[in-house]
Amino acid sequence: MKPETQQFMKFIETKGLLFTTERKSVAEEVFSTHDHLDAEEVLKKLKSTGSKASRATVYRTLDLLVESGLVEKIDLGEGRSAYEHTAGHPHHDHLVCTVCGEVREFEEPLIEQLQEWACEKAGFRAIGHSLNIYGWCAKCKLSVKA
Amino acid sequence: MKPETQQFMKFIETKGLLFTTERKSVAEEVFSTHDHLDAEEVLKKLKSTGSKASRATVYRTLDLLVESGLVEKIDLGEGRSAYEHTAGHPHHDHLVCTVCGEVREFEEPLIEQLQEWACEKAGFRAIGHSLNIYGWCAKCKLSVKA
DNA sequence: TTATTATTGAGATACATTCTCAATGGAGCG
DNA sequence: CGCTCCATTGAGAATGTATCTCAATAATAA
Ligand SMILES: [Mn+2]
Ligand SMILES: [Mn+2]
Ligand SMILES: [Zn+2]
Ligand SMILES: [Zn+2]
Repeated sequence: MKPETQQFMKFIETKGLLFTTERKSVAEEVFSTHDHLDAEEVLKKLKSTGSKASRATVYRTLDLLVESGLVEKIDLGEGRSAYEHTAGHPHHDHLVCTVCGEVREFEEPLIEQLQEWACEKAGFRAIGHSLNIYGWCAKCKLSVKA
Repeated sequence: MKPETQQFMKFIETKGLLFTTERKSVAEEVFSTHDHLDAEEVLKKLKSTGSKASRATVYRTLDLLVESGLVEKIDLGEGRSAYEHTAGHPHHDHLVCTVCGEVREFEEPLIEQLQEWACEKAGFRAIGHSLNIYGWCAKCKLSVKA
């Protein structure tokens, strides 16, 4: 069992909940990659590997994973949202290709700092934020030109 | 007729489309305020003022307004999106209060600049972006404490 | 006028997500 | 162990936003 799964188990038990096989399988699926997975993909992968977990349980467990702080839910625009685990994966924002759908990450610490200042100026207490840049990735830029 | 409505009429006609009363009434509703309106609000307002325009026409006309460049569609997270007109309203990003729903604007030119650099570094051609900061507005911060 | 084309509205459809509720099955107790 | 009790689950219904379909209507062109 991966250390992240261990941590999730601890979180679940500390909350007085049960660490069921369904919850475990959803967690392991999410922790198995650093890709940006949406709920439906998690469900499909689980089905293909024989784990049985319903759509409702997948959504419910993803919420728990987010609550545990081990997973972040990101909004990719147009109603799309995805999950990625945060272990060994510092905060970043996303470049979203509107042609091929690729999601690339970027870090810009100064942007984070400037956001904090903007909040201070407005007397706003930030809980989280979402920054997406939409456009053409390097690959699609070429193929559109060609 | 407001100058923005005039411009929209011009846009519509240049495209070879008809400037119908429905399209006019949707445009005037959007241009009547600088608030962040969602499609359903536009529809409701139109109904209350006696203008008849169906949901489908509201959505279709909002798309045209965005295409004209006179209106921007913004993504407020959780599937919410809103429209605001851009005339005399330079680009800005949003502080979204997760308690009362208030949407406050802020400008941070340096953030915009840093985004451009991030795109350059990644060979990414940006078309647009969305930056929302979620949290408690100044007012809700107080009432939560109290 | 008549033919052609654009626009509209009502409702159907799509889609992601949440909800409902009966069935399941651990956990704790005597 | 057997028996409650209650958390959990799954199937499908419901939700909310947005888009699509298509027949009726209105504008334009011939
Ligand atoms: Mn990421
Ligand atoms: Mn705004
Ligand atoms: Zn691409
Ligand atoms: Zn507030």
